[in-house]
Amino acid sequence: MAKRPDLLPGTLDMLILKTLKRAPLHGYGIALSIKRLSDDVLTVEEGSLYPALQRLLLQGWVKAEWKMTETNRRARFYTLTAAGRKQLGVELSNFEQMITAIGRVLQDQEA
Amino acid sequence: MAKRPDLLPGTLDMLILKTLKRAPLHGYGIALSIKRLSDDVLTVEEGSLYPALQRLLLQGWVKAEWKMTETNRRARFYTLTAAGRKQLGVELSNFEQMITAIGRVLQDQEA
DNA sequence: TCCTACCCATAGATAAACTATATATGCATT
DNA sequence: AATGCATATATAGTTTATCTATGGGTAGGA
Repeated sequence: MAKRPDLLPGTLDMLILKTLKRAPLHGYGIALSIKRLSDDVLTVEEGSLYPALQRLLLQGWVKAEWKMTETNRRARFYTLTAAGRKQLGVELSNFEQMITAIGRVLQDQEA
Repeated sequence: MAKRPDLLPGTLDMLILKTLKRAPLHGYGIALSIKRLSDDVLTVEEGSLYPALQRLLLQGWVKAEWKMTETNRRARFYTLTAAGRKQLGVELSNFEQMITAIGRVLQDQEA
């Protein structure tokens, strides 16, 4: 029985960047935000999340600093950089193009 | 410079099954059909296509037979099975759910 | 004290897709 | 007759993303 995937592969970085565009946030908060906004359809596993954040840091698309949360906990807050904002734009546009293209294939009713 | 991906990962099987729903077709024709319908946005590389077709065969979602094309060439024609038709339905529904969920995350504009 | 929610992180496995390569043929052009 | 191109299949090997599983640790409430 093939399990439903937690995510559409290739979209995680975009979702994280988009979430951070709203406001700086820590990893756990990012995962929660995506889960809630998506009505529990998208689940970001820790094993996907933290490696993704490392990638984004390495690319310079986000920066991180340790802070205290409102609930008095240590957490690493990620902030979108200028490069990250630009990258988000690129990924959004690629994604929309892909979705449109897939839509054309799926809607074809010929013959 | 990160290359634009040829496909949205996780969607290839669905695209192939959908293409075969129209009519039985050989691998090369499937790739061409997807490329054309998508206006060249989606490109199915041989190294993705043939392994995917093997997977689909193994799952029993398609069956294959060697035939001659209209242009007098040997080619392996793939046909959607009943199980394949069902699987296509599952994949379409998962995909739409994912896209809707991603849309909700991307459209969120809160403060 | 114990439990739960909060929080970070990585190692290892799995799976999908990509690159590169090999083979082969029908047809049109030179 | 040779050459080139579009057609057609296939696999080995690499890369990358995601998932599973696990480890650590803390604040606050019951």
